[in-house]
Amino acid sequence: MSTYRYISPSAAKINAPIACHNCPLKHCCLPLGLDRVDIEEFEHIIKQRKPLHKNEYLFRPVDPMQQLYTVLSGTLKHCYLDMEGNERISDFYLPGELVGLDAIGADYYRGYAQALDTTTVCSIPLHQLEELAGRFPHIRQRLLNLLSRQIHYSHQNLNHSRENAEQRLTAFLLDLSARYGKCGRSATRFSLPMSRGEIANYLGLTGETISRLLSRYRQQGLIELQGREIQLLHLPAQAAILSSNPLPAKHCA
Amino acid sequence: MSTYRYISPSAAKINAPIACHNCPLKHCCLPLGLDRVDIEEFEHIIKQRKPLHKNEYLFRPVDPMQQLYTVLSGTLKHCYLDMEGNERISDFYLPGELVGLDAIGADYYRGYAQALDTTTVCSIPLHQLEELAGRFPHIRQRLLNLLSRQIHYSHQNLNHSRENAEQRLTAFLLDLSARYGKCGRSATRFSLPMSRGEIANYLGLTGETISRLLSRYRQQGLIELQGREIQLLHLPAQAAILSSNPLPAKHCA
DNA sequence: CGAGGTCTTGACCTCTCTCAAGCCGGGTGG
DNA sequence: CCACCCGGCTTGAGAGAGGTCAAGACCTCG
Repeated sequence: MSTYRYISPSAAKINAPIACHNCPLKHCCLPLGLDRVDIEEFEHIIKQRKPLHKNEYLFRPVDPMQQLYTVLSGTLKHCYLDMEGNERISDFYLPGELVGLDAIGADYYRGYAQALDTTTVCSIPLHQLEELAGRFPHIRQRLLNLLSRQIHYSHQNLNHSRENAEQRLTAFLLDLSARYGKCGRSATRFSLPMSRGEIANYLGLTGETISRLLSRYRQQGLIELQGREIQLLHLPAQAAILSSNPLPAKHCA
Repeated sequence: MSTYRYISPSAAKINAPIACHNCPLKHCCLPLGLDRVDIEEFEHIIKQRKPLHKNEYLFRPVDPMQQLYTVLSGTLKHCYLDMEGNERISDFYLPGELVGLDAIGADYYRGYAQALDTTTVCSIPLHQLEELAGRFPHIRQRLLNLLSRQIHYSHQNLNHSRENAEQRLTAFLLDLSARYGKCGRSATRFSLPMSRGEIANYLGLTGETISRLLSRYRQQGLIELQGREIQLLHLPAQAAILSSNPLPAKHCA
């Protein structure tokens, strides 16, 4: 599945230190922007976990919050349960992305993280990370920046509730595209790791609407689509959708 | 206006250190949970700014990002501009709340913050705060926790796009109520510092819808309303609205 | 090959937006 | 002190985007 599995599961030394400085994801993961000395500190505390199979949980709300995770290969979805017990997907995590940032300082995780396909993660003990952040200014800054970026990212996505279905889906596809590009994969051709229903759940729409929109995009020649394999054929046209059909600006000074 | 102005504007020693340990907001502001020693460190770096008048900007995207701010009295709105130049309100800030967390590590602020009424803030130089976070583990933890909580808060509000208008508005009112309660004011009776249009903008609805819903709530006896003065008469009933009318859970495993 | 889940497509309905008209309240100027 | 004005608020009627329900195609896996 994942063409970018860093260490094949069978060969993985589970729980053995990983050489971040050798990792293909070092330019889009926690160590981004840090120098060799700082990265070596990470290598002392980070451990690789054995691969999760599809649908397995990385953590649930009953698990004590003691680790952050980064995705090494595969994909995770992160969900909360709403008051009726419905799943509400709050995030998808691709390789190089940090999981658990919303639960720092909490006793337990605030939601659950589930593998969408075979997924490997590295675990980062939070206490040790905080301790590193105390001793190494660059690590401290990197951590604060990551958290801050995540807030900004959430703010951007908060816009969802103001966009129509077409804009939400397009923004989603372009976001995925950019993130795949960032971790070294094709930004125009990839396999959607999640179902239509999961995309819909994440975007606050229904699976039917996602289906209809994707069909229309295909008819318009914007994308090619075969099941979950998607190819973005005309990114500029997609980007233009984001600024069309604006909601009125009446109530905006 | 604000019955909780800590230092009256005329008497304020602008740019003089403020005694956090004497501040009425110390239990809901940055120093929450810290001991006297740590709080004293804050007092060395925090400065009070002169009050902003209604509609004045605290910062804009052209301003170098060098400070965080906490609201001492009054209210701010924080906005981004979308691709058409429309205002998109991402947050309202009440007394004791930290502004600027989404721009840590960025060169400039990512949006603008504007006073909704006469508003006083304390400024916190980011570099000095990061330095404190290095030396004092409790301050470091407090800062990380604050950022993490903000991510979680944004995630919760991401639900907006999945809720109907009634649920969004109710959640908004209950959230405001809780936040007013937290900073020592009445949780059931307060003055909305923002217009209907601004509430709508924040929630991804229209001013008309807000108006209609508030009118209906009043007719149902859930609230009392006089202009922007609102009284929540039956919190449990309001809370029940949040779990009614659920969107279907079909696509949720 | 069959079962179960996912995806697609159609028809209908509901919620919220849109557009419009009128109201209210605060501020300004005569 | 009153008349006027302006922005914000309220309320109504109609339209449209997306949800709902349903049927059938497709795909995967045992």
